[in-house]
Amino acid sequence: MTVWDRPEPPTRPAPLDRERIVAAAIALADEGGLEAVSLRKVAARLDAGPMRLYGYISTKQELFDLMVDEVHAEILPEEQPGDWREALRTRAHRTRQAALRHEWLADLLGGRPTLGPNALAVREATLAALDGLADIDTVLRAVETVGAYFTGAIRREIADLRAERDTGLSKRDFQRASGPHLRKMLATGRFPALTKAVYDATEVDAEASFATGLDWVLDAVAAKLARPPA
Amino acid sequence: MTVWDRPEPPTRPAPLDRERIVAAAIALADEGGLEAVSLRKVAARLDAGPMRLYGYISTKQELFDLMVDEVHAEILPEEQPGDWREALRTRAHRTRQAALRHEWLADLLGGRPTLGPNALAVREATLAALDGLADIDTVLRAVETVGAYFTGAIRREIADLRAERDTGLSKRDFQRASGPHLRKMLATGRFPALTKAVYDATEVDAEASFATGLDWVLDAVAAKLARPPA
DNA sequence: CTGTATACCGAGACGGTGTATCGCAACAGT
DNA sequence: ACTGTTGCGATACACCGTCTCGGTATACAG
Repeated sequence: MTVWDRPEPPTRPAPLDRERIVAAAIALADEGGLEAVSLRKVAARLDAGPMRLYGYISTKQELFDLMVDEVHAEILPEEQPGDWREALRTRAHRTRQAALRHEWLADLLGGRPTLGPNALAVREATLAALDGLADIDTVLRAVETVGAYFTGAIRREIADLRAERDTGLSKRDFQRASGPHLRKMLATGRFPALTKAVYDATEVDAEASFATGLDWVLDAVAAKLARPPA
Repeated sequence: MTVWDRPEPPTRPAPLDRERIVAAAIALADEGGLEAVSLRKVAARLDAGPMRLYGYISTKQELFDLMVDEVHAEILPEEQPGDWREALRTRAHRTRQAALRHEWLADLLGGRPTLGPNALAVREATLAALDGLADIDTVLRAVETVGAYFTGAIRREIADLRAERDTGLSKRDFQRASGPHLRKMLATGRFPALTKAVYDATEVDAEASFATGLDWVLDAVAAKLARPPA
């Protein structure tokens, strides 16, 4: 067997880095949801074996952490906002938009403490915007309360959106009559208030109701910030 | 072969029902978290093969749905509360307590629309408590906003609690100095507001901060219910 | 330049997972 | 007593995250 018969050694696979790994994982998750992300498939996208990844992460959970932090780069506003209220509001809306772009984010939101650099930068920017408006404890409570609200609201919105998508019914249609299960339950008469709500409520789009709830919470925060506690 | 040699026919396995299946699954989840729940292990607890379960549920996700609904039975308050505020507050606290008893609930909260009988009963009771205080749309927004808050707050609380448990450090210790990663990040000087928050904040227990945030949100709701919109 | 030590890469294996299939055994009807 | 039907669950399949560990490519010593 002469040299001419022997092929050149295959070009060594491009060296990996976390950035490329995370990008591949996010692409997979955007296409098929979180459950479509497997270390094998991520590695395959990078022409590597699954074990190759373990040099960069030591657990699948860590990959998820990296993905979440990566998305926080999209959430961090490019310019410092005017007042604290605007800061909190845009953080909420940008998080929501990120979750609409990357639905899997909803599955991860609030699931683990976020300590990545981008997430920390987002927190820093938020805290900076509220700095000095009240004592530290009140400020923290404010940030956490708003955060709890939008985390929960986003999760529910995405959950509803998925339900709509895979029943093929709008939320309203589903509730009104088309969802056989709910229809049966309401027909029992055991849920009068719920029935009334289902039939009489106006259909409002998700963004509007997110914004409304957010404004309420921001009003509450404003009231507490205005009057620093004893 | 006489009767004496022949063994009695094996007692037919006890017939299953969803209640027993869900109870087994919840027991498993309480002990080892959601990831300890596998159809095989659930079935094993009931002396059955995994396929046996498919007569009662058709997907693992459905088992989770049943588990969540089962826990809602613990959440439903036994007696009708006095006023709407009390109703919303006790719903929030009872959900939180349920999540402390069943930590896996935090992983599922807000993940999918809850349409089970117990969850519907909880919603019914909540809506009934607010009935007539404002137009339906405002009432719904109120319920959803409070729900978003406590869902998000509970998830974060459980996430922090787990982090504390498996780092062995209290949240405060971790942040202050012991968490090597965070310490390094703060040392960069890129997070001044965050640093100040970490070092100057008073440590408050989780229940108190949950309750405080909840009260803020309830105040906001009160303001909107008082003055029905045009 | 050669021989050896070292580091690391990744194929394969392992013990699990959720679920589809389908042979067989237990029952119901005649 | 025989037959038709039903439903159970053993087996199978495809895939998962991660451990082990043999082999090879590299770095270094002589």
